[in-house]
Amino acid sequence: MGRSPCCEKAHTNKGAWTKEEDQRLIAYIKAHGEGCWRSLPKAAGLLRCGKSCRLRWMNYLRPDLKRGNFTDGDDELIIKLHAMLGNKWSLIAGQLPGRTDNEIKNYWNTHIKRKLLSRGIDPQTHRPLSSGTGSAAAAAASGLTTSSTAGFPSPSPAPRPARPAIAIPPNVMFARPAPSEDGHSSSGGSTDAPRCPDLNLDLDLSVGPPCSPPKTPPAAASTPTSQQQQRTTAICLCYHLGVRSGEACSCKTASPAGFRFLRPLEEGQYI
DNA sequence: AACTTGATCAACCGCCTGAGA
DNA sequence: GTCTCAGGCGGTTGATCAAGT
Repeated sequence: MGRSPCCEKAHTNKGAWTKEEDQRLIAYIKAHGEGCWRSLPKAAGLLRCGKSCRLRWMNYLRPDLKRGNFTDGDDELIIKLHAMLGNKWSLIAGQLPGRTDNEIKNYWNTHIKRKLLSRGIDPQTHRPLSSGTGSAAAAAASGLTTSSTAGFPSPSPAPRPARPAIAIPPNVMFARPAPSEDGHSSSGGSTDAPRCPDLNLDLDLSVGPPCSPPKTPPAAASTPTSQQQQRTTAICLCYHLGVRSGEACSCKTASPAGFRFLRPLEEGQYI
């Protein structure tokens, strides 16, 4: 049916923001707070799309933003979070105070991808690049990713599904979404089906009860046990899912990474 | 010094979801 | 139940800068 444009494009500026525009935006938000982005540009005297204002504020002007280099610890945290969440940059950014999704996304694409490749790890699957698949490594190194690491079939590409209700059945793993055929993981990776049942991420994530993680032999990597599945289920993301003191979450303490632990939902139970 | 190539990152675009009419 | 709107997200683009030749 088509949609009206978010703003009158004929009368909006595009491209880099000027200092004056920044000052106007900052002054307006300081005075009136965030929100109502659509009407903000006019109210603030900016010839910008509301979306553009929001993006500028969120990604660059917000006072709580942390600028500067990522630490090694940040790197590792991003990698772990990406392994669990896939390209859910906003969720990942939520674990890194002062960082924006855009910044993390860029950092991933420019630094971490290469870092993982240099370690022989596929940045999309977080699994070792098999030595025999030189083409896979080459494709990955060139920015492409492959969909078929050994024993890791990818689902056929599908249009981005509707965002699932946050139901977390006991065996659902918080694993990164499997790559699509073309290797471009998208937000569509957020499926409601259990993902990567055979994926041993070996993330050393702090996981809490009910599991005390047994050291699993490497051979177990592709043959998950129910214990492993239970363990993975224990990773709690409820904080990010907006359930900060929700009934579904019984966790009391946060892990160093900020995770809490989730009681598996009963069948049909939703957060 | 001039040019080319690659890396970085701010910003845009299209799509989706949830709320409200 | 349907439609519209606003906000939000992830993917992609393009301008800019640095390094290399």
